[in-house]
Amino acid sequence: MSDADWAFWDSWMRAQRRMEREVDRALQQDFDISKSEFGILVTLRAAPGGAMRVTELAESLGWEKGRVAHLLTRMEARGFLEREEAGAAGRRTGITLTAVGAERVDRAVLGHGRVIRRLVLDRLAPDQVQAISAWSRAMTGDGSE
Amino acid sequence: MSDADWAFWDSWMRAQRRMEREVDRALQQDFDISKSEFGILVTLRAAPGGAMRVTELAESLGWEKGRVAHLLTRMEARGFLEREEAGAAGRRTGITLTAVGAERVDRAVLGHGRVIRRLVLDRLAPDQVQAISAWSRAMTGDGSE
DNA sequence: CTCCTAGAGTTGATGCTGCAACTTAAGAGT
DNA sequence: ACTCTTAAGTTGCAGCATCAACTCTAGGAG
Repeated sequence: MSDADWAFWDSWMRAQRRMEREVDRALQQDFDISKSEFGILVTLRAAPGGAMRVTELAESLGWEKGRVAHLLTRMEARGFLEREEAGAAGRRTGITLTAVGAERVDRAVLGHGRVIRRLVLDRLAPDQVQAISAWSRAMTGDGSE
Repeated sequence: MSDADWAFWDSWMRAQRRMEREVDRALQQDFDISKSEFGILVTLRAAPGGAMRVTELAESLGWEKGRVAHLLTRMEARGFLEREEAGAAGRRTGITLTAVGAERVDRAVLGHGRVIRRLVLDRLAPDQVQAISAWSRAMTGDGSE
């Protein structure tokens, strides 16, 4: 790691952090949900049958199930979704959006898209999009795991 | 936001998250410090007089002072640094690294640099470095604030 | 049928982050 | 000297992420 490498890394991390912070804050202010909650809502919204299991959600998002469970608890308390008991006690089979959750995500997708476009996409040149896109694919593709 | 835009954004965020997660975990396992602690330590290490104030630290890192204060509390408890009382009670003037803190950061800079190189830099093509570098500068330069 | 293992889901602990409120010190103005 | 304002620093709260431990179910081996 040369000094230039460190400077590059530092600059990148700062930019990333700043971008996430701004996008998060906008999502919070405009729709009163966090980026994680947004992810859950969007994934559930796109679910074929309208219901998903915790593990499916976690795998689809690439998150840990513990994290998903915690989020579901908070979101259920806020009335965005329901965990349906199936079979015996303690065994939940399906997570479904409530009308409130569905309405919220539908609005958020539109509004938040505009924010992302304004804060991020509009500031990216086409070749930058290309480069970042290629890197993203390489990174998520099989990243040394 | 077209579908392609959303796919780009989603892919980017996933890649970013994954990268940070891996880098963080490595830093935690190898040196038992978080990325934030690393930032504090490096900044303090580079301080001219060897001492900095909370606000200087916060501005230098681009963080909020509350965050810095919380981190300092934990790091002081772990013996990495000291907050020196100056003047009357409750008024702290200088934050200085302890020998333990200095030793830790010196080792971490080297070892962590290798991790970053391996996990990130080695996977970046030159044009990707260029694009990200340009974006980072644009983003941190004056990003709509 | 019984046991036992594997997986799903939850929960608790701990540390991190953002925000807001609070305390105290320093300085300006009169 | 006294007050008022401002800045520095701390603290508490709530949400978020990670990890590990735990419960319960289901399904198979014997």
